[in-house]
Amino acid sequence: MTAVADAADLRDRLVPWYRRVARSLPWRDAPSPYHVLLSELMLQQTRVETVLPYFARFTRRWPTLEALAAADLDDVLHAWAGLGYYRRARALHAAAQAAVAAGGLPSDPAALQALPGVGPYTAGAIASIAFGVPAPAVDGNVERVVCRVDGRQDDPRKGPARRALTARVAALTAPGVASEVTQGLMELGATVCTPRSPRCGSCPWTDVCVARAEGLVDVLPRLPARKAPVAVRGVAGVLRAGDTLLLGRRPEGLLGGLWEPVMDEVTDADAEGDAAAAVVEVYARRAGVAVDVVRNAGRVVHVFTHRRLTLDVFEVRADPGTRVGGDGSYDALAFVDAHAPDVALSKLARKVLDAADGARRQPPLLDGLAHRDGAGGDAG
DNA sequence: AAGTCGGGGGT
DNA sequence: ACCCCAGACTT
Repeated sequence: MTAVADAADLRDRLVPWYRRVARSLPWRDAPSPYHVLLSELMLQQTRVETVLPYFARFTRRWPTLEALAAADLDDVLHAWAGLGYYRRARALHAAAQAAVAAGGLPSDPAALQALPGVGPYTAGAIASIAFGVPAPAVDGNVERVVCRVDGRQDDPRKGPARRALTARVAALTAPGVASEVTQGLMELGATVCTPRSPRCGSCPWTDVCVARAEGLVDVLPRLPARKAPVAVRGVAGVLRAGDTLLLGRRPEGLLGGLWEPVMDEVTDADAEGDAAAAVVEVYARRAGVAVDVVRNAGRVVHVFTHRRLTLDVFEVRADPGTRVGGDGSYDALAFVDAHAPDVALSKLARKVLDAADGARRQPPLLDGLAHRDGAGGDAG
């Protein structure tokens, strides 16, 4: 067996390495508690490259914690649209309001974790990065880096292993260099000790790494296999009235607070039978509108973490002046500008609208067929 | 402990 | 295809 490295040794290798190679990132170059809170919420389960344009947009529009706290939640959701995990946007807004009410962001990890959207990792990250408090911050990168350097073969997400991992990181995180240790661990995981094809030749820990010595780099950390997303079918209808478009706002939950063309999940039998009839039913139920199907606009496939949704998309029409209502399963229904909808749209909604636009730009060769055929073979 | 909650990039 | 990302929250 190979000996586990000393914490002080690891720290003394990590901090100078981090200072040398740290990427220039906006929340590093202009650090402030607000910037750290904003970046950390955005970075949850999200890559740095994805966050960059959103971080720039937010800081330009809401330069301070106070400005964000005073913003309308709808505007925050709109600015967040496309980033995913939309509960984070609500949490960010609520956390900003709570922090402003308390006179500013706290530096204590326990107080930070009391804020909405701030869990064990984010509390440690903000405390150490924004305030220099030596609190451990264990994210997916840190979990992988530490499992490898220590040669840990247990599941690092289960209770006892999790606590040991956190204690190990706490021993690494020392006063005076807390920010560099936290960011250095994550930088190491993001740029060198990557899930696949790690660059061990560029690692400051390579000659004290247990996984390296024992040939376990490729199998650590040992995480349980994740379940494949479940296949689900659905139908969507794009209803245009002049230069406007009918959209519904989803309630809290999946894509909560975002707007979309009227759609719903349907049974496999309905999807494979008469999808056009299904979309008529969905409109009657969810929007209270009697529609006719104009054309089949093909299929859209959208993959969520635990669901793979295949939507049959239709262009539909209704009598002018039709009033909307429905069963209340949408928070709101509204006609918006068809060319520049000024509301928060999910990526799924954009795909559906793009499919309808694409189908509309090329008039069907067999115009009457879409009506009789329903979900028939002319998709796509 | 297990399920929910987006979207995208790397391999 | 599959993995997994600067995770939190609910049940």
